[in-house]
Amino acid sequence: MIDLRALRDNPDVVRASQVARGDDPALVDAALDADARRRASLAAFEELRAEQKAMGKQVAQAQGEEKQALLARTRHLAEEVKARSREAEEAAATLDATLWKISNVIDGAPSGGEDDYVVVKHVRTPRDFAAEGFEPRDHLALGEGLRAIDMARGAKVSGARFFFLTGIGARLELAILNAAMDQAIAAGFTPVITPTLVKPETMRGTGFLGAHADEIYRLEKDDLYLVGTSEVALAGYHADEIIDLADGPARYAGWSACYRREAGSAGRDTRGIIRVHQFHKVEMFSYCRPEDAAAEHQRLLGWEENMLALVDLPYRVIDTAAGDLGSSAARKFDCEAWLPTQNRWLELTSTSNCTTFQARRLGVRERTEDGSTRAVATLNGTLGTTRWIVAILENHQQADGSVRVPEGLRPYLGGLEVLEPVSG
RNA sequence: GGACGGGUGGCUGAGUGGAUGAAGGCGCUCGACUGCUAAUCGAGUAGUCGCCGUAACGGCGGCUCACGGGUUCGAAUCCCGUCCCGUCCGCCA
Repeated sequence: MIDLRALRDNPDVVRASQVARGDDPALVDAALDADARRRASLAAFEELRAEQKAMGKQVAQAQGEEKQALLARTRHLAEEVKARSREAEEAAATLDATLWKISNVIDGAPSGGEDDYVVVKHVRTPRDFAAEGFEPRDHLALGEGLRAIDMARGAKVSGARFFFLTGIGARLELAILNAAMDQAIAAGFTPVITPTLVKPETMRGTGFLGAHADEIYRLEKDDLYLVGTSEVALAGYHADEIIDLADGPARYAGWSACYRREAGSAGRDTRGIIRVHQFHKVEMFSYCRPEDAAAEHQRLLGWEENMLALVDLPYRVIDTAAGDLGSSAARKFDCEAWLPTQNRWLELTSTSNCTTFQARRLGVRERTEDGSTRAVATLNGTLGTTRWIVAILENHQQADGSVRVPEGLRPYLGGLEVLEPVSG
């Protein structure tokens, strides 16, 4: 949720942000209008309510006929107070509903849609397989050769976009996630294994129930949602709390399964494990002071890049355009690894600065020097996912279908240097 | 799933219809005292919304005693529903 006071003071900034995202700028005026009506009705109610309370005290002291006379008057007043209270509540609800529809104000993100990202940099050069003299296999061909990925049985048991990781595939996923966890711990993050089912208010608070609500699995019978990332649970972790950030950001590394319906992506990435309904992820999550958020964002990006260095992948960093940010993010950087068999870049990490947007929705605040409270900033970023297997297999494959294990990952695979195909 | 008991401020814990946003204690902050610390004494110590106002500090009012509804002139207190916690029983791993 955006800051109502900021909206009052600088409505043009919010309008411009909405336009840059391709969202509706008229929501700003609807909110301002609702705010004015709310304040007017609130003042009317408060005045009457104060009068009612004052008379209540007189009633308590009065005796006999005097008391009866007072009671006759207060009875009427009570009805009036109730009516005004309803009006004020309705006006507040209207304002609230409008405010919740407005996306976070962008902060530095390029204008435009999905294709209007800005490439920040490239790191490491993709291999030239033609020069090496062989046609690269895609991750599924490699994964099947290694007996690491089993799509057919995934479909048999659970349906399309489900899979089994077996043998070295299972070990490889654990290696990635454990390496990510170790790096996070070394950087001072508190490791957390989170719930993957959350209540509606938690899901709503993180901003995932807006335009992309179709992406989320819902258990109707229990009124719970399956999270698409542990960000959801970690954002809710400190909901309705006043936290202490005097010693720096509160940083958590969440390990969880992630569930996505992929409702709008029929036909996209149907081969292999690039786009699936369930995977695992280690996610960084940081609560920090609003003025530190931009710097913290760069730090999260830095830790993501450290992980990509650990697995020795060529990648680029993009500054995502406004229209492709989630509703909560003010700015987002993605790291995309090269996918040689498709001649394209594949998102492996994504780090968002949600500024105070999520925290305001979830009621996460800090105490300031002068004793008041204010919303904190929240940020998140990926440290490792199941999808990384795709990039690792394809980029480190060898002509015979074996795969070189990047050195950084070897300690997590018992020193294994090469993954060998299984014959038969 | 059934039966009880309970949810009050940062914590603990009183309050069972009338000036109680809430006693007492703990903790914390400030001050006094003491070579220092401790102890002691004094003062202060929830959040939020609105109105007024300042250079700054502020003043007034509304709301909040798990959440939602109801009764009443008036609810932390009575009634109903929901959620959560505890104990016991049952059931299933």
